[in-house]
Amino acid sequence: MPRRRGAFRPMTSTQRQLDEMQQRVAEDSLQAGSSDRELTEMKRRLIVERAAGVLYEKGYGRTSIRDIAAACGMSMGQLYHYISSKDDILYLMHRHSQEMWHQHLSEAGFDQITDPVARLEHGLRITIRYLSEQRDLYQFIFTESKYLDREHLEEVLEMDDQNVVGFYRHLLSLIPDTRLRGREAELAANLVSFICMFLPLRGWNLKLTDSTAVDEAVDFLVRFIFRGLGLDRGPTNGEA
Amino acid sequence: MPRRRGAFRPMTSTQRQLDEMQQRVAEDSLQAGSSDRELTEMKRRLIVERAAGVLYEKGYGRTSIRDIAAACGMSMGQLYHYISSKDDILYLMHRHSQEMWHQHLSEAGFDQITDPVARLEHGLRITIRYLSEQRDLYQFIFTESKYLDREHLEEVLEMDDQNVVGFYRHLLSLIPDTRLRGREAELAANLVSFICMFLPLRGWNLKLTDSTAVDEAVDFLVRFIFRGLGLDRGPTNGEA
Amino acid sequence: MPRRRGAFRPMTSTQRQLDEMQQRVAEDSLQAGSSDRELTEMKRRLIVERAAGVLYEKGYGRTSIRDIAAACGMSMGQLYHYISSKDDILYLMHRHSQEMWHQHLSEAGFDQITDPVARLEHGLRITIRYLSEQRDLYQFIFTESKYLDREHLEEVLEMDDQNVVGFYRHLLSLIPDTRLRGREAELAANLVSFICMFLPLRGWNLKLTDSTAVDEAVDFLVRFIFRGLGLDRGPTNGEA
Amino acid sequence: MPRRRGAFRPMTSTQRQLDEMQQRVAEDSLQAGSSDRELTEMKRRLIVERAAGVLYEKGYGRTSIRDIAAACGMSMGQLYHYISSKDDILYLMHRHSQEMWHQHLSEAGFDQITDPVARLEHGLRITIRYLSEQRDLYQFIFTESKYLDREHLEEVLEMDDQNVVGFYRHLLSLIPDTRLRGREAELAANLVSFICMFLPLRGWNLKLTDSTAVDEAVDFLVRFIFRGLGLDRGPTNGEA
DNA sequence: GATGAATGAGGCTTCATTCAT
DNA sequence: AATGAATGAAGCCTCATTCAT
Repeated sequence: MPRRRGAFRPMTSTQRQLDEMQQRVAEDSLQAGSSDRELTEMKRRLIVERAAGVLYEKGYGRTSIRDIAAACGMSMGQLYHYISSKDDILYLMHRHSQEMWHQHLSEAGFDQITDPVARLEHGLRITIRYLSEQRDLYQFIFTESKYLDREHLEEVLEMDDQNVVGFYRHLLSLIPDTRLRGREAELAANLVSFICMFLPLRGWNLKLTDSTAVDEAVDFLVRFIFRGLGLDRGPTNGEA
Repeated sequence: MPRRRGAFRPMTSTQRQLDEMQQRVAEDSLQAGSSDRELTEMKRRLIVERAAGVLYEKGYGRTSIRDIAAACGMSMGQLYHYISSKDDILYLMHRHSQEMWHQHLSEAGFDQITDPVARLEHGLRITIRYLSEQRDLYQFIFTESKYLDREHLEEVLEMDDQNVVGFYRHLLSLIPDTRLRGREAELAANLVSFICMFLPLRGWNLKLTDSTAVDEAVDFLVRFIFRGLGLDRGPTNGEA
Repeated sequence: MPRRRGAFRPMTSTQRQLDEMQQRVAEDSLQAGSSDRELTEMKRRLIVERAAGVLYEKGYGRTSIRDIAAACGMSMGQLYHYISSKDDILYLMHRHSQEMWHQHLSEAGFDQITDPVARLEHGLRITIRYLSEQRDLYQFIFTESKYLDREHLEEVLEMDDQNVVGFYRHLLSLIPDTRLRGREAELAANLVSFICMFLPLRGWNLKLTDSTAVDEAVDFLVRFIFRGLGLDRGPTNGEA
Repeated sequence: MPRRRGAFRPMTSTQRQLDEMQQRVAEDSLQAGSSDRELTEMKRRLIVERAAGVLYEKGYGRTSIRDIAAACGMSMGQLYHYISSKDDILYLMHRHSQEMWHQHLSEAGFDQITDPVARLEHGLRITIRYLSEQRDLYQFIFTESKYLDREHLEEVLEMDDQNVVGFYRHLLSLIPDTRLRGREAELAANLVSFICMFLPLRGWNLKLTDSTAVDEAVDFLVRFIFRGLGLDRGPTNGEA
């Protein structure tokens, strides 16, 4: 696999998967049809991961395709094999951000929780902490999305509504105590998803220097949301 | 209410005032020194108001100085008499947005309220409704600020911290019931200022078509914040 | 006399003369014809003196008419009454530089010297020291002249040939020992005038920090020129 | 002879070499790494040569990047692949001018001369004649250098001091007769380098129409310098 | 007369995208 | 297939000069 520019880069999981993929492609190029699509998907993942650094640092508008290609260790030509325009990268990052979140929820054992209130509490806790850790990515996603062209934008908004807001919409619907109905349920789901973005978007204002400070902030936010929703009994065990 | 830069001047019909100003300048050019500064201030206000349209529509990055000059009915040269760079416009809009908010608070009778809890409630209610009405402006301010160059950015962040967060910081400090201290007080002030931006930033997701729907949303948000802060008794009695 | 921008500026001789001039004009405006020309001449002198600072600092190309008008304490309109274009200032500075030099020669007692060799020696000594003191002005003149438009340029070149080179041409012609004839005489006069510019043009390379260092450099140059011309016996008295 | 930057490469017909280079690149793109750098170097040389015409004629300040790109037969975009700013061209021309001079010295057999006095004499003779022939280039270099931004300017001044003044500094140090020490040695080296610029900078004043006239001028200057340095015996005997 | 706001062409520089090699 | 040189429109900003007041 050609990687042109010197510096060693620790292999991300995507990178490893990509290697295996290309290996497979080389060995068995008969199933080219499906492999091509997988390869493309893999390369796109690689692009998103590698492009992230420059994009966070300089912002979407100030980062050139040259910069991105360099950061990806690709030629511009190769880059354009996997994306159709610069905007495409923004779209891919959006998709990536949601995939990452879902993956993280899953890895954190969210799926094993069955009690609705506990699901909400842990969903929030995991999410808020995670978004805070990935502040760069989610801040980027939030502030740059609006520059997508109409086509990409609609896709992204729908994705957002289905996956993100939908997540909370569903969680809340399982908790009868809240008495949120109709428009209020919708407001609540949107508001909760919004508050989860508080740390990425406003975190720089607080000085969350160490892990404890982040923990406290997460606690505060979860308790705030629970109380706001009228679920004061929520995070009952211990910390309310 | 802390306001850092010079005397506030209510200004809804900038154009009219500008005309009067130029009239006055023509008639009485002896006080040229002070008029110059006022004229500049007036023109800047005009620029901010006129530029707003294009900026909201296309975004800061995609709007050229030529577009802005055209929208302001000025030549580029004239525009640069009143601003020193494109970033300057962003800065002026920031300042403008804060002045507008303070003016609106004032016009809505906020200053006459003395009870701390009532002040908080009405401060929130007025602010949230107002930000929702001026969705374009505040969404723009929020998402574009990060593109300011370092110098302007620092000024803006400080302005924000002093005027906006400071507003809530002060309001909350007057309510002993919340038991918010130190880091939690800081978190709370920041979070409340953040939640007030919910409608401008996420409002498109809800369908707030009529005034009633907005009222309901405002109510919901105020109640959510009060409960979140542990002030459940707040909005129910007294003057809501 | 209206001077608009604050800071006090010690009155140059030109300034004083200008005041008297305007006084006279006010008192006796009947002789307007000749006074007008004198006033213009005086104002131009003032412009040249006041503009010098900005011009040296930023260079001709990077200094705007606004800068110059500000430095002169004039409005742009007034400035354009006395000059016809930006280039005109360059021309005026050239003329000024020659007038200053002649005046300095005269003040330094050059006119009283009759012995040809002594005249040459002192002419050089006075000139080189003077040009070194006025390094900014003469460096500016030298490096910017070539940007004059054709009309001004020709005038300047002719002025230079007549006044500057002509000075040395004449001095050398009075010294029979040099045996410089025809083309060599012309070369010598030009070369000597060129070497006099050494300190303004290359002085930054040497570290002429104190007056003694400048003295030594002047001595060195005069002796170099004398020897170069074959006039080794020249600066006989003392310092050769 | 001190030369600070990389190996020197004689280059009269840049275009021809460039063609060969591109040919080679096409044929053998494996050594792309090193070829890239060579190609860049070559293109830069081409730019310097092609830009020279417009630059001499209009001056650096009055020549636009568009003019330069057109003169180079390139698009503006391509031009900016090889230079990083307009100032860069000035810097490249400076470097070019020194390389050309060194090359010319070498081609004229300067390196074979061992006797210090003869080295000085021939160094001067070759240099003065050469600078006279390349009047446009060296006049340009001399008068425009001051417009470089600080970074480039410092580099250029250091280059000048090391290569040009250093050349004479070294030559003079080999001739014990001159008795130049310390500050005088420094003055002398600077002055000699300055006098060598006489023909490019003041030549237009003399009418050096034919080769004989130039020869005479060169002779005159060399003799003047020798006498000035107190080396009267120099050019007369030996190999003049 | 005196002012300085206004013009708008033109300055330098960047960059998404293509396409010859 | 893969490359990256090339394009050239468009970006932000400046400024000599004019002219309405």
